Amino acid sequence: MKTAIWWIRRDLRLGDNQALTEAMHEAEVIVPVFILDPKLLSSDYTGPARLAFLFESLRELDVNLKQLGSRLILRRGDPLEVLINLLRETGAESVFAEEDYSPYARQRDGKVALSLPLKLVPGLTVFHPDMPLKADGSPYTVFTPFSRTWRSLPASGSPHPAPKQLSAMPALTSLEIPEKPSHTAESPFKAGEEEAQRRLSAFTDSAIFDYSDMRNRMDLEGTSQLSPYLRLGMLSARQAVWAAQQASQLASTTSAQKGAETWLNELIWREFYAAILYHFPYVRQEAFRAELRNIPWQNDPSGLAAWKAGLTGYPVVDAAMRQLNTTGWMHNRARMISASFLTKDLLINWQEGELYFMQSLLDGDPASNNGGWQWTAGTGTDAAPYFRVFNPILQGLKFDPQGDYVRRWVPELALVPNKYIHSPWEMPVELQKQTKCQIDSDYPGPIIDHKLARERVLLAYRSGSG
DNA sequence: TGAAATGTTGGGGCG
DNA sequence: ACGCCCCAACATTTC
Repeated sequence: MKTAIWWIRRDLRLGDNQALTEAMHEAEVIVPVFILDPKLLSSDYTGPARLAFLFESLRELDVNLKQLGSRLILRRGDPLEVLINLLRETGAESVFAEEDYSPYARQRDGKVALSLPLKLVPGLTVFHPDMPLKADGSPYTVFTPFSRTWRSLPASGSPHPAPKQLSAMPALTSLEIPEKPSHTAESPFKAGEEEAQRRLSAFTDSAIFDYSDMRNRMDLEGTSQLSPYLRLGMLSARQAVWAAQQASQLASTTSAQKGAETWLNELIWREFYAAILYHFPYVRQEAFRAELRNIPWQNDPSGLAAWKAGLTGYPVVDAAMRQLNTTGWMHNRARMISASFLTKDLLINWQEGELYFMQSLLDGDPASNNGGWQWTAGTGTDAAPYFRVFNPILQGLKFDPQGDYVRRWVPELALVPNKYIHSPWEMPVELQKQTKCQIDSDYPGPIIDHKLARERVLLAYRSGSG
């Protein structure tokens, strides 16, 4: 009887798991192990919300493994040391894992592979970052040609079903899965593979067909909200892409098809940013574009604190940050508005925002998060031009027309009428009293004048790009 | 996956 | 009838 270790990292699922499938081809006995890596647990990029979500997800995975006759082995420590011990305990001949393209993971896996028979298997993205390359063999740095090539690659095929049973190895010790910290807020995202699949089906059965029109509306549930599940692999990229392609084929109108194709495009953005981080790992430390590394960012601790807390005085920005702080998730349109406000209105380094999002988001992914921030800051690949400055009032009027999103997350503004919901400081004093929203006491006035901020950032970017 | 500034057009009021 | 002005609506340019 051959034994293999299934080293679980960002693939907390049994369905469509290529690493698990490969391991089962190779061995009869599978040891599913998750390693609590102190370096990751204490990383600046890790926050309590995502950790709590991870622990819940591990618990769900363990339940599912037990139904197959197996169980999750949880260990803590340096991955190489843990795996060496586990190989000794089990007599396993190889370790299978889903390949992770982020810098820390590559360094960690490189070290493990020097000492152990580690086999890395695709799955984090549909296509390996080395697949869509330009004709001269260099990586793409612009999304549109990347996506064209990505779409022209041979189809990834249908997702694999989960195994029916797994032979487990008895008598292995395992840590208890940690309870989530008591102070963690109740998350609207239930952990687990079943929940991920349920949400995927619900989305691709109906809302996907209106996605193109509805995805920007912060007051509606027009997006899939699947990112937390993709982040930890309760849903595979291939399952998501497959469902999008099926929906596109089933679509009965061109606008329905456009919805499915637009969502597929968002999944391709995820693959694009994974490839960017893989080929240009320095983007973790600095701007992708060298000419934008000298922007005169402001040292503004109180502005940064107000932004984090959702107390900038701009309702849409504050709603966005409070949605993040409360739920661990933020609407994508709100991410752009909030990021534009930090970088362009407050002129605070995008890396501050990147860090806070990583600490707060359940879906915080080093590649997509960095790509998104650099896009907004204009420092990245395929980036927004420096002069593209979001006006938080206009964005509110366009994408939260009745102010429902704002009122949901900023209760101080609950009674403010539509006319003033995105610029409450313009309310006459009498109306401020009536609506229990007196500016500077019940709700802050704008911490910065947008018009002036816009002029300042245009100047700063011109000087910083010289 | 902006927004503001500037330019152009055309209808209507009015002398 | 005609020219003039105003200005909304739309288009183009610029940041």
